[in-house]
Amino acid sequence: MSTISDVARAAGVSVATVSRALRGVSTVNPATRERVLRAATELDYVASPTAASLASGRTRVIGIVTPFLTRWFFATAISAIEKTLREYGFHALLVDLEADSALRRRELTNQMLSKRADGFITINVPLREDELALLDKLGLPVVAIGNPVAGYPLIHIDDQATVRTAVDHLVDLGHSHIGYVGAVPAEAEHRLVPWSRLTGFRAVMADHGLRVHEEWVIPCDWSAQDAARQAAALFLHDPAPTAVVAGSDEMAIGVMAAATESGHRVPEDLSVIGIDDFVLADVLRLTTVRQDVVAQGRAAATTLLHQLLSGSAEPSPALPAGMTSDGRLTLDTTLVKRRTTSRLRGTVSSHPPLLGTPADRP
Amino acid sequence: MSTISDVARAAGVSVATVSRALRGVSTVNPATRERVLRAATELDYVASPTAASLASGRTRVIGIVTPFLTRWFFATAISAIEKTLREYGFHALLVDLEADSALRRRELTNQMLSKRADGFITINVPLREDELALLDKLGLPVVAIGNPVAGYPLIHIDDQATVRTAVDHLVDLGHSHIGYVGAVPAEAEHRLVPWSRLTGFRAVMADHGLRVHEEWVIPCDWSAQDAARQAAALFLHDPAPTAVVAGSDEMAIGVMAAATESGHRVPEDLSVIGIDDFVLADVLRLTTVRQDVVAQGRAAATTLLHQLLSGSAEPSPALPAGMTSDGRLTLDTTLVKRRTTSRLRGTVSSHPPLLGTPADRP
DNA sequence: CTGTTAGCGCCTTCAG
DNA sequence: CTGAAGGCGCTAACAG
Repeated sequence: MSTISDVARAAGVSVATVSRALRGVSTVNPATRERVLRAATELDYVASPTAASLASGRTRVIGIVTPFLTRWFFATAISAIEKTLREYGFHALLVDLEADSALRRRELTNQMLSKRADGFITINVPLREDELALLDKLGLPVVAIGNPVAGYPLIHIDDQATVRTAVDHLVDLGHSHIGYVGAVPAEAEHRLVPWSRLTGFRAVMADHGLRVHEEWVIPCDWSAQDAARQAAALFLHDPAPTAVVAGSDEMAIGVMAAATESGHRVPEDLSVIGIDDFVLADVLRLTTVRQDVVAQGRAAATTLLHQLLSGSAEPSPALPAGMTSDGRLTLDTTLVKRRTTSRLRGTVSSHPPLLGTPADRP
Repeated sequence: MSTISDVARAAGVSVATVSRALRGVSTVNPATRERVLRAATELDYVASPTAASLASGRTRVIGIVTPFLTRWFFATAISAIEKTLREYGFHALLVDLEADSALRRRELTNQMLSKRADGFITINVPLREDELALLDKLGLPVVAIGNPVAGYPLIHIDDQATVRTAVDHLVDLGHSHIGYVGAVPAEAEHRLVPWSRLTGFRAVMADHGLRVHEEWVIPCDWSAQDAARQAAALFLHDPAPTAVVAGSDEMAIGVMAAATESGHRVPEDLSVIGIDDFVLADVLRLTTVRQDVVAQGRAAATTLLHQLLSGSAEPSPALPAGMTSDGRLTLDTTLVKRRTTSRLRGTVSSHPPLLGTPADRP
């Protein structure tokens, strides 16, 4: 592994010049720059990031703080962030909070954040007071996705409007007995996304003059499995809902499973609509309200990079279009009609439903 | 941000002693160690990883080389690796190869690997000669998951045996017209996992004295969407298969979608079995051959850490149980019977099939 | 435009 | 068991 002085010697210049030439900062004579570049490639030289960091005080690393690594929303956002960061020569450091189904998670510590990154992106993580204080004390730029972090830019969708789109669609189809899966307890109010989808559901139902049957509001940890388990309760009541909004596509799949399990057809007996348009929604023919998670990840990364790089010699990305002056970017969501919703008591559709066959009863 | 000398001053010792006390290496007087620890916590001191790396030559970072960040297998493995690394105070650096559906990917460069990590874990990535040479030149430990990397330890499942389990199950149910989804072209032989599942399928069929209809062997980029698209061809032939093995659960879902789309019921008209037991398999009632990806990720991480830490003062993990002396660990896979497979021409099952309702035809 | 020279904060011999 | 001191490889003034 060659060092900067090897290159300097080979090119017949000083290490400072090598450093400047390789980073493209300040002005270096084109001829000498050329010589340096040639020497560097010949020696297969790569500057030590660790030494560069120590000397410059910048790591070119961004910490991604996330409760989950595998769930669709989080994995998709992380992937988009990582790709964007790399376009600017930055790297992603995973700070995995290891949440177990959104109830408990590891806490943010000075240990895990200190001196490791130039900034942080949080993905849907509500911070406690002391964690927020820690972040503030670090004095580094932060951008939040989904759940807001007080005092920092936020990239998100309008959860209430998203739920409204879902409910409106069901109402348009003639439904009035509408359930909701993905409820969280009142003390989880700090988990803003689940909370505002739930309260949004209630508000929209009220706007339509529709009654919310509390037995149709189903708590769930937001996994498909738990949704399948919990949604079974939906069919124990009389009247049962004719349609349900799920807080996420994964839960919507769980609801479809529960419906089938208890002998109900989707959408003939029960319309189901999700939120996300996750990777399998198309194949599973799930009607959903689409959000663009890749755009959210990209916007978060460019926002952070803008703060970090603007004013420096390097090219810095522009702030994402549509961001307000106080650093808020709310992305639109759109209804995607597929086959899990249908007109109330509608005739059997000409398309076969993908999920949900009634139990064969004697 | 306090430095090591702040702590040294506060504790009334030298920086060397602070360094030793905090890392727990060599012998430090319990009393002075106590004083150092106290001073460190009071000052909220965290050693600069970048300075420590520069001085020690070790980064405590492991690069995870992966073609995908969001697909189930990869995300699950990454999550498991990351958790294991952190138990030993190591961090994960994502090296995303950004494959576009397994056809093309970014190449490994000296730039992205050099001086950034103490070792690498590759997840299902076949290396070209020059990339392998680069890795060798780096002289760092490497562990491969899935696709082997010549000369390094390998954690994997027996793909041929796994496919055999799937085919055996279908044969047990009376099927002989069996298709396969997930074929790759002969020139993709280096992509060992898809390739050996495909050749395994052929071999096992031959063992059963069963003919493989080439029209039932469906190529696919291993995404659910493409599987749905390609598998439609399955139903254009006469005879059509009565059962199909999919190379992964995601593709199995695609096959189910295609079946439904063309008016076939699963499992009444077509049995479908996948490989993986991915997160939604249970809820979707998919019969599959399960592999434990978390165990694979964990095994890869402990293998690497063992190499890195054994011989040092730090505690090092044992090599995973079952690893051969030449560094090969083959994990078992198991059949998980659910509802997408059934006896050929069997009576309608008492359980409702979850996916797959026949087209309502006039 | 280029070279010289301090550090960046820590680890690691080497003495004591 | 502890302290002193020399780097690790690079960046960033500061001269020239």
